[in-house]
Amino acid sequence: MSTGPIPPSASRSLDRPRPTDQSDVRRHNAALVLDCVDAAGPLSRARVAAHTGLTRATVGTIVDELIAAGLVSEKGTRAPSGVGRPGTDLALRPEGAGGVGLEINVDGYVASVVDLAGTVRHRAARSGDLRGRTATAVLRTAARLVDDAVAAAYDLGIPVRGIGVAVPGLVDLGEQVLRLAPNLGWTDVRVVERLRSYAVTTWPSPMVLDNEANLAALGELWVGGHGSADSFVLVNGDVGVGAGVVLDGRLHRGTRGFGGELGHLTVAPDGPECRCGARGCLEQVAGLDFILRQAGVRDAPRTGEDAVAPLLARLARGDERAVAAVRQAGESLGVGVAALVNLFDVETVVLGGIFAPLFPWLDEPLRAVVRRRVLSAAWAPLTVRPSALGRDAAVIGAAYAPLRDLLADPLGADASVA
Amino acid sequence: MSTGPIPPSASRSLDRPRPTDQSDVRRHNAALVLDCVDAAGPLSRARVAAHTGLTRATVGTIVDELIAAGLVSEKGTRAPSGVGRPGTDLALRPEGAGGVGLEINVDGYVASVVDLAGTVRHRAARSGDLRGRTATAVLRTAARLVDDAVAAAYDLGIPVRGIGVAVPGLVDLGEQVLRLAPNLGWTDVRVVERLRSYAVTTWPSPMVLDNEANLAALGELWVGGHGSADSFVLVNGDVGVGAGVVLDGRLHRGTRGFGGELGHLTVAPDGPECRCGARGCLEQVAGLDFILRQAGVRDAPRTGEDAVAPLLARLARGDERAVAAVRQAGESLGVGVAALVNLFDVETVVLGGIFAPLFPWLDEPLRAVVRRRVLSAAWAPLTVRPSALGRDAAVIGAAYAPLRDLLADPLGADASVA
DNA sequence: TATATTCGTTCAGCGCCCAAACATACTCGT
DNA sequence: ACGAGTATGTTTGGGCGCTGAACGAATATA
Repeated sequence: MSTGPIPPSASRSLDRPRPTDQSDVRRHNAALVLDCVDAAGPLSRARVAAHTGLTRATVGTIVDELIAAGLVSEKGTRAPSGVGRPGTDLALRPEGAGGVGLEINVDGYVASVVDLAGTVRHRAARSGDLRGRTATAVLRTAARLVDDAVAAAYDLGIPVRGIGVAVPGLVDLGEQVLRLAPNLGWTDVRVVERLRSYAVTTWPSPMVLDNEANLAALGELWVGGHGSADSFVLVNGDVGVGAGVVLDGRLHRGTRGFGGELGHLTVAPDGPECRCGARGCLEQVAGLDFILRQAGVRDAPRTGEDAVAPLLARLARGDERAVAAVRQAGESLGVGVAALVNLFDVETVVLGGIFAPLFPWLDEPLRAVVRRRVLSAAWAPLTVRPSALGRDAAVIGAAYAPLRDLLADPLGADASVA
Repeated sequence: MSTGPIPPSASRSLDRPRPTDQSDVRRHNAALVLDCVDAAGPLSRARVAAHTGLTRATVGTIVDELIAAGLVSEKGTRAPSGVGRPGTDLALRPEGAGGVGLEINVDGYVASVVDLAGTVRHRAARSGDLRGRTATAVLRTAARLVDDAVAAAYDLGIPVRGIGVAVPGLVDLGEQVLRLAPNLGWTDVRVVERLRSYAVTTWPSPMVLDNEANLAALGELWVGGHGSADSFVLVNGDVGVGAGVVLDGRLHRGTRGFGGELGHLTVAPDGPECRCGARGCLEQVAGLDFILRQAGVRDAPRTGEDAVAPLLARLARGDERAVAAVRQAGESLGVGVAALVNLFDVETVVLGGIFAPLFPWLDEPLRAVVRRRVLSAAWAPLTVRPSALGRDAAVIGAAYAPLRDLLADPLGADASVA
């Protein structure tokens, strides 16, 4: 939930050490106040002061500015609940700011508008196999979706603070280039630049580009409602199996943006050969292909969430072969999760992608394996739960990314309209 | 090398968000200046200003205070190397502060004094099997070593800023209690409190207690001289195999202080049964016991670095059985390292403990396995190297821990003598 | 010797937080 | 009904730390 002394910027992290001055103090304390109002529900100024440790005077001036910026609103006098002058409650103003998210995937794209409270206010999707289509064709259509989303936000009266784009591949964060997207067959596509050039309406300035797994993990972190769990691993299942590692509220992308390749952990050395060259990779014995094959499901698309629909039907009616297949996948997954837990000691594992709907059948075998393999299982009970955001985690994370920057620096830019 | 905007305190990390005021600005900038002087060698005030982005005026006042605190010294006028008035060079004063470290292990204890530059200025060790001995007996003797170290620091004119204690077991950082040390047979020992009560001389106030693997990783990070690598994994070999994970200059202890249990990663499902209950754990096929057994070495102690001496002798003369044993361990280790790299995308792996002296024989088979199993191996070359600090990594990390706190807040406490 | 250049210091100015005092609004007791 | 008590929100003076510009100092160049 809360990070270090000064909340690090989500997208642009200048790791070069910078000098600090009073304006940073203001920035930090403004973020602190806003976070307090956001997290601890409606509160009076005095309670915010007590909660943050700031003076009432300081909170007063900061709140004034936050109200002027449209991020916080006074909810009128609270019903007097004791002696003394009752305070005026402050609350986050959800429509005070919003973000637009775009996810480009192999089986279609989605765009959405998310407000400051993390609520999805607009959503538009196009399905269809994108493999083999040129970047130009895809991005042109995607830009139309973003246009619509920006317009929808305008109609809702929500000022858009930025646009996040999630893509299935390796991303150069600094240059904002999609270096490699194997499933799309793209290399070195300047996604942000190209999208902008196809824009019809005027788009707000900050745009961020990131890998979809990363943004999905961030989405879970930011709006997934984990309560206090700021360390978790999001295990995403599809044809491949990936993981987004969040420790102490920080996503770990790895030194070069690789990482999270849970799928190629060795689980069964005598298992089938993997496309990576090794044997017994987790994704060979827990990925979508394996499950469908084992379960005897043949009449299904080979990717995406639609692929599990027929499987779910069989599971629901108790098809033994299907149940056994998923159980076996759950056990394999347990080996991977056990490794994660042994290495990171995370207390929460979130199952996303196709694993989310399969959770009821995966849960028990997975836990059993983890219990057997994790040294500290007795002391540190592991929470395993399905993704709260489901398939939309990445879009939501993308849309919310600019809002995180805003929350970290609420008074940095100009104010906004009502 | 450099972390986020405000360097987080190493030992006590108050994760509750705090308000910030001008004193934090000062703290941060003082740390920035000191870090600049430390890292970028002797520099004039003006160059420090240019390098940090602060004003010359600000740097001037901060440097005055750092000199008053004894942490920085003027090295006289530099040889004029161009037009304009030459600047007076500033340098870190190594004897401006020091830390005392104590490591308690199964096969003895070590105490040392480390100065601000990371140089070991005093070292005293006692060998001997500590298993089964009572905490009281051990801690009483250990306190004597610390007494000596404190006295030695005094004789050297180095003001001691704190004492770090490394123990082989599970530590409660907040309560400073050693919860469980299986190899020593201890439970719930208030190490810091007890040590203090046995002290003869006066010990400086901050004492920190941590797991030896964690402190070894921090030692490598702080004084191991990695250059710019602030993300790495320290793989420590002994009877067990542990890992210290450092990402972006931050050590990850895990939610509850477990974690880094690389030894119980599954490597060979059909392998021997492990004491943890599972089969094929890494430490069963790469740990000290396995290597010695496989190599046919019987006349050796069962733990510590002494245990590898006879093995090293055989390796040096090309004993085939020994070479094969280590090679096999290297391959198993490669599987574990590959998993680490896949999950974290670290670019550096440091081999410590018994793996450090065995590095020349482990390196090649380990790399081969990693190359085969890691997806991104082609793009992201992995650096594997032996620990720079060797067996003393944990003591050095322990001794340096208080100094990290000092570097993060150089003007927090009182000044010191010359 | 005069000028340009760089270094280090000094001095107002400003922004921010804090502490304390003040005005406000409501409850409680008589 | 009315004052005492309590909690909220605002105003004011003070301190601290950074900035920017100006100034003396030390050296190279013309």
